[in-house]
Amino acid sequence: MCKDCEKKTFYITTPIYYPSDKLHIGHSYCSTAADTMARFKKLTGYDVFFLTGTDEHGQKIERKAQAAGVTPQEYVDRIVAGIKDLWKLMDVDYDDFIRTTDERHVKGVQHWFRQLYEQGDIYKSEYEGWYCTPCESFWTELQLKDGCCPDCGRPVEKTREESYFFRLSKYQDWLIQYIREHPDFIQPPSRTAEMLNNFLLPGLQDLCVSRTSLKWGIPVDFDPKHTVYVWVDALTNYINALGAGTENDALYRKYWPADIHLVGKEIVRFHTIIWPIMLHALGLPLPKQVFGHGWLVIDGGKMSKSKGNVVDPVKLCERYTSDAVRYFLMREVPFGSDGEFTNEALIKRINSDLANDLGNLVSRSVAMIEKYFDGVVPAPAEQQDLDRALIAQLEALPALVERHMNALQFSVALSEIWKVIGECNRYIDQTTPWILARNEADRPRLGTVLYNLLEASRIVAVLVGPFMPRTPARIFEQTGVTDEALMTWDSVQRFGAAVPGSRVHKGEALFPRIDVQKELELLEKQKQEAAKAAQPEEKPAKRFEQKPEIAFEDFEKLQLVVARVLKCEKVPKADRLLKSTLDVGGEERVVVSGIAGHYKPEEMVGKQVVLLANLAPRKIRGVESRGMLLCAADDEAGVLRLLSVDGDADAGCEIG
RNA sequence: CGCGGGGUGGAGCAGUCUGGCAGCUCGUCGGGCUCAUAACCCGAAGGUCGGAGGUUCAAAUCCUCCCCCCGCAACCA
Repeated sequence: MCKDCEKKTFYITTPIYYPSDKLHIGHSYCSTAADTMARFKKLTGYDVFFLTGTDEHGQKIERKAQAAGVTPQEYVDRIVAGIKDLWKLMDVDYDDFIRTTDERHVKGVQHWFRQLYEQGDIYKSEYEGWYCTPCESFWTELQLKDGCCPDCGRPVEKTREESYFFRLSKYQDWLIQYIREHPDFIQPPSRTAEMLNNFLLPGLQDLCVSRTSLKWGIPVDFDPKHTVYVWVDALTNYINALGAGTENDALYRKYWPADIHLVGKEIVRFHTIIWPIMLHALGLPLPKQVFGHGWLVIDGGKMSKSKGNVVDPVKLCERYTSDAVRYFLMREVPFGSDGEFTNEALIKRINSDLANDLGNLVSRSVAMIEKYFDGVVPAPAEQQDLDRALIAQLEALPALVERHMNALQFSVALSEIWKVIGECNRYIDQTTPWILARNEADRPRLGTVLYNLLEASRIVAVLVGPFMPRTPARIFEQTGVTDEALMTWDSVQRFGAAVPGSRVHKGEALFPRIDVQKELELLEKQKQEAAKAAQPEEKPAKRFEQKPEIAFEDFEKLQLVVARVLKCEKVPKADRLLKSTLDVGGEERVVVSGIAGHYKPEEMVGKQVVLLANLAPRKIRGVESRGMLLCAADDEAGVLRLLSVDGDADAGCEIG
């Protein structure tokens, strides 16, 4: 509760997005939801604070910047500018935008880190391990293979990497109990079980919260060779933006704890395990709810740049208006589940819901007032049963919408509104105003019907505002509503506030119909062009990273031989593994490879392949693998192809 | 038996907790209307609710087993 204004407060956040690339429609989805919720709460009288931002540190950004030939800061500055443009375009009207490179955030992270360290919840430990100089990698005792590097098989040196650790383990029991006592904390409820069963109940390990190898990040202020590692950096944005822990913490005192952290399902884990424990350790209250929404999937799979199926929200908004895109995002998919994004579904929604149902309702209502009453809103006469039924539905609607909104059921709230819109269209058919217009005696009745329709449009306009911020003004313009008091939440609780005597103005169609066939063809063409255009830009950045030079003797250590696959089967309980029996020229060998996603066992049989024969044997999923099949692999592009020999070469033939 | 989610007319989904004539949107077909953005309204066709078994007067819904899809985890030498 805000003491100064007597309003209840509402604090909602989006995740801070990772600005390694332009954002896609999935990010728009989350931000639209947060913005819609924020607007709804404002409309219903809350004092709202809506935070979004960007998570700008880490190796990936460091690398991207390097590839682009700019500093990391320059790199993220450019992307962030694009993100802010996108939110402007989509009417995502945040109250604050925090960047993890902001001074206030850096100070905050250092402050919390130090506090946790001073009270003993973060401790310095020597992460003892083994270092493989050529691979520049650390390995634990367990990871080593015969005392050598599991990556390259070479000997390793014992070293210590100093790290800071956060005592997650200490708070695990407390958190389990907290989650059990607060069933609403993690939403939707199915996620609660997931977190408990997969992570909490098996037991938490202390979390490594610093790195010495990472440069692009926030230094630990009392030990600057350490950089604060991702989640301590990222998660605290939610309180740093409010000035928590500083002298200027009025916002923190006013808005914390957050009402909702809206997050994608992939990061629910960090927000419901690490974050609550950090807050609890710091003695701060926990957010009231973490809501994990689903993903927009395309062709049944995740969107990814390399698949070339990334949907650009800028293009869609420019073409269909941001209101239409926002409506689609909130209407099409039940919030919390995954949902399919297709151009066809988008266009169909725009046509049937926005153009045919809502747009046309306003259009025909206004047209009749122009035609039969010279554009002047008539006063209603006596309401009949038919009218009263419609009025009752309209008056029940706001509470219904509010109920679903409070459960973040955006799609359900919208479908309730659209039920009533459908009812209005039906009402027109039932009352047949064009017939009433023929008879002077029916004029009062005609006026009543048209007044009711106009008032219905007003109510719908108000309710639809949080979802489609630009649409209400356009409806008010056409229906002649000018008084701001008629645009409020209060004003739609009771039917009948619209003022007779106002002038309507038939304008352009609110949502013009789209020719589905033509549009789909056009979008398909655009998509292909975009995919083509993305190729050359993508290539140079994806060039392999040059490893340190090796001597010829190093190469000679590798024994590569031609082999033929005799038998092949799946390794049980391992999705990606195939176990192949090879003929290596008079010798049979079993090799396990992670290629099941790309080759079927039966198509492997008879294949001529290239085997790294003198690789140290290793047990994988209980099967000993003696060697490695060579493949060309690009994880990002989803490419994995076995190497073979050009022409005939007997099994066992050496390569070199 | 690692953890979840899902399988319902052509497409996408609701209904499952709390058993009771199987519902919505889109599409298809037929009709109506002419105020409207060829829109709107009415009607019809179309489903053995993934499979098998069980409980019950009654099962999409409860119980048991099985199959398939999708995430996460594991795994990728």
